[in-house]
Parts: sequence; structure tokens; C-alpha cells
Amino acid sequence: MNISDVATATGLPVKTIRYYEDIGLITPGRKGNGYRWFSETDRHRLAFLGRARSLGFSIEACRSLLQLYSDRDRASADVKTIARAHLEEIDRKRAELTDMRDTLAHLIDACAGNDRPDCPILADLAAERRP
Amino acid sequence: MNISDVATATGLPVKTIRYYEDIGLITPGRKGNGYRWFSETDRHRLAFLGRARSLGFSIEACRSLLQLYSDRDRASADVKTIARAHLEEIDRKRAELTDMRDTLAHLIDACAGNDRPDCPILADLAAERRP
DNA sequence: CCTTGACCTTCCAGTGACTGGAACCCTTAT
DNA sequence: ATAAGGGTTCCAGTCACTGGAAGGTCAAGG
Repeated sequence: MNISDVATATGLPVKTIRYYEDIGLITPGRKGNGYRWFSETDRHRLAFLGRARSLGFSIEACRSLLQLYSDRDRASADVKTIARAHLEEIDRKRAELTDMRDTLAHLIDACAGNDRPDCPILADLAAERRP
Repeated sequence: MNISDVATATGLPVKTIRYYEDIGLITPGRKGNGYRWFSETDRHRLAFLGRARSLGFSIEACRSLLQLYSDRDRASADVKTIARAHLEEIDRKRAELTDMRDTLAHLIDACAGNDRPDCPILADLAAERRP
């Protein structure tokens, strides 16, 4: 299939598929006219990548996962290790966002939001912090 | 004060402070030898930036906030609007991370994590999805 | 006076994961 | 013959820094 066919099939943008080839995640063949030709294996790998990316795995993690995916002698422990590291990263980011959210929500609550200049949000941002 | 002094005072890296000047967030003076010279106002603006960035505001949001900060005729409503937009963005990201987390946690739970190749994590990533 | 080391300067390049656009080639239908 | 709609490459931009090279400045010690 051509690139737009595999793009439709996987839901990935054409540009992204070319990018994935650039960085060596897939190696589609070429037809006589220079067009890329995608096999079923290529399509599977791209679908795999799309799903892994949607779960937030980095490109390098995806590379490792694809490696394990095509290794019949893999140990599921290796997959689990990658997934757990990613889960920890997600939890770290979530905690950071939650802290931001809580602080910000309090400040927004305290702000009158009228045409006067007094503003607890700006006051917080400008406050001297003792290190 | 010199750049390293203001870096220590604000907790911002020297490189970041130079970058903030590049993009016009601050305009420190210069001494005869070409060194930057930071006034108290510069220090305050940098501290403000550091705090706003730590709450996740984008550089462009910070630019707007700084503008309001130095505008005695501001309306707190304008600050609140920016903050609320940012809060919504944080909530959107948090929801996305939560979805990822839940899916990933289930998959990790289901994975034996031994030396066998069978792996529910890879199975999920490779699963055909009906569009 | 000379050197050493800690500052400071500018400029260029790289990060992650794409995305947009220009300029051009190929295929298919009218 | 031409026009629409594929495909190709390559370059630049995104965001918010960060690293490094090459070189100027300053204060202290010998």
C-alpha cells in the first residue's frame, strides 16, 4: 500500500510516517517510481507505534518495545520494566500538574476578576520567597 | 548585580536569564565592560517569571502577565482570564495522563514479568483496532 | 608584572516529536 | 493536453531552554 493508505489505516499523519522512517523505526520498500511501499508488517509496526505513542511512550521507548515485539525470545519482564518506568514518569508528571492545579485554583478563587487592579494571582507571582 | 548574582537570587540558570533577555522579557542595562547590570526591577521581574513558569504558564502567558503586573490600570479580570485558560489546559493534560496511567497500570498488572515471551502489554499495543 | 581561575560575552547547534511549506515528479481521468 | 491529486526531498519552525566553543574581563597571589 501507498503512504496515504497506511496513514488512513493507522490514523497516523503522512508526515509522521515519513519521520518514523527517517529515524529508523520502519523501513518500507520502494516501488520503481520512488514511492514507498508498505507491507502488512510495516502497517502493523506503525499501528503499534501509534498505540504506544498514544500511551505516552517516548520514541526511544517505542524503539525498544518494537525490538521486543519482534523478538520471539523476549522475556515479558523486559517489557514490564519499560512500562513501569514509563508509569513512574507519568505519575511524576501528574503529581506536578496536580500541585500546579491546586495552587492555581486557590489563586483564581481568591481573585475578584473585576476592573480593579488588586489581584491575588499577581501578588503571589510577585511575592518574595525566602530561600 | 551581575548575572550570577541575580541567578542565585532568583534560582534561575544564567543561560535562562540571557534567553529571557533575548526574547525581550527583561532589558537589563550594561556596564562599561559589556557585562549586564541587573536592577532591583530586573530581579523582581525574573523572580516573577520563575514563579509563573513553575506554575506552568507558557512564555507568552508570562509576557502578558508581566505586562499586567507593571500596569497600574490593569483589571484583575484580565489576569483571571489568563489564569483560568491555563487551569483548563492543566486539567486537560491531567485527564490525558490519568487515562494513560489507568490503561498502563492495568496492562502492567496483567503482565507476568518473567522470562517467557507472552506479554499482555505487547498484545495490547499490537491489537488491531476497529475504526 | 604575570599568571591563574572565575567570571563574563556572543554565537551556533541540539533537544523531542513532529509540522508546514516550497519545489518538483508521477499517475489517472477528462 | 491538461488538471487534480497522489508522491518525493529538503529546509525551517515549533517550545523553552541547554551545551559548548572561542574569547574578553577582573581580582588575587607570587
